[in-house]
Amino acid sequence: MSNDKKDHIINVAIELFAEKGFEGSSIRDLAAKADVNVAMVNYYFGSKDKLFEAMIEQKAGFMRGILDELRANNSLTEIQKIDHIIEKYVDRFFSQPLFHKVLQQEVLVSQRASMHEHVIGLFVKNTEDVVAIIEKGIRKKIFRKVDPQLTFSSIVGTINHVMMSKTMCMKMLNKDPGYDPYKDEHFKKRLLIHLKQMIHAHLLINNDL
Amino acid sequence: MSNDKKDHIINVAIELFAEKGFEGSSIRDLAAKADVNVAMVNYYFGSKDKLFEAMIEQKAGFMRGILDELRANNSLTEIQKIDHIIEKYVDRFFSQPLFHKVLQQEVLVSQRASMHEHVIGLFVKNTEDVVAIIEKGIRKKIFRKVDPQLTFSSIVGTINHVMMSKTMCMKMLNKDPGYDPYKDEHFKKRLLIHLKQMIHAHLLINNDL
DNA sequence: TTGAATTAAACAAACGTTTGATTAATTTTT
DNA sequence: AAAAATTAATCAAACGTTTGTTTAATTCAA
Repeated sequence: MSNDKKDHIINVAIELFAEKGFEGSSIRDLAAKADVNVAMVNYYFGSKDKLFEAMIEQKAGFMRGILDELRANNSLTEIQKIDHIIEKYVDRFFSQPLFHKVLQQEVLVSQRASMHEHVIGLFVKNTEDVVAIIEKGIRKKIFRKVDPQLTFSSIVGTINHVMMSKTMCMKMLNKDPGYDPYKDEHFKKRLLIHLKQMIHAHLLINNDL
Repeated sequence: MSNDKKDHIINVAIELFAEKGFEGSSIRDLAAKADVNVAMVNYYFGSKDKLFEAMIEQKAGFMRGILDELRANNSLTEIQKIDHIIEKYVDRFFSQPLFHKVLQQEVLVSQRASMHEHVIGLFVKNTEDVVAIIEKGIRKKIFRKVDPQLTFSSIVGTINHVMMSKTMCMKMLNKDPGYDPYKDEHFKKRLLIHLKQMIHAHLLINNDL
């Protein structure tokens, strides 16, 4: 079974779902855009729902490895770990902006219940790991007594918000049509600097700028 | 024409769209849930799309009045204005959590192009006002030289992220099923305190805690 | 009694999916 | 190595449902 073709269908599906949503995209649209026969989607994946599951399966869970490493790591300070997490999240969102729009949709709507729970489960797991790091920083009196869960919400929420809509992002930054913020290294760096500055100011007791 | 019934349909539609998305909800589902005949939606609103437009029309734009007031106001300091904005945003999201899920979907998906642009337009306008306040604070050397646009993204992004999914929110906070975070005054206060603390630490040069 | 409100029934179009036939590639047998 | 058998990939066409919407008849209220 040709994995190239399966991957191709998944990648085209990400583009389509990101733009029109899962329910808003028909298999016929997808087949046309991917230049395959309508029957091929069901032939390869079984159903539209299962295509979606295969897509999540393949692309999600990207942070697990990184967070597992960090938990085992004793040489990095807590703030270094947080910085590292911020960098990896921004990297990931900028390298897969459309997939993350699809993920956001899935968290937002609870139409396909089991997928919804699955995606949320992944996310909650990540939250627990990051919260643990922040709590350790607080115990060590390196961090202020912040709200660990909501601090992580601010990190992810900021990135999410910026990645929600290219149009919104462009207009917010007063850019011309045609400009793609997600392909702009300067903008990526700008987001990174903002997040680090804000989170440092928020977390660190001795924050020498 | 009975506005009560129109309002009733809109309110039921918000519940339905928030859960299943616009494309994922059928007029028959909506009619059943609202206990009206299928034809009534088209009778009152003309079409499913126009029902959606009426919904946005009625419920969105809630921040305009508040931001207009703040722009004319010379007695409040910039940080007081930012605090006020944070309070109003949190208030609004907690009083209309389902509608804001629908709004987020609309920003995320660009299926109904003109509505999409309209909603984004409202949001960009708000951004400009808040950015102007932050920039003034920077000029006055009360605020640090932060990134005004992304600072606002962090405020809205944090709230958005917490309001995205009740399930996620519950699990993140280790609450039992049945707990509704959006009806919990304590959680609302907790979010408010986190946001103010973080934004103060981020913005203020002399931030005496 | 007139106009608005409500209804069940019907509409064409679009949907996800299945089918059965055909071709291409691979494996097995001779 | 050639022929036969098997499997995989692809296709156009059709399936039964569901979709948003409209119609025409009926009920209700002023």
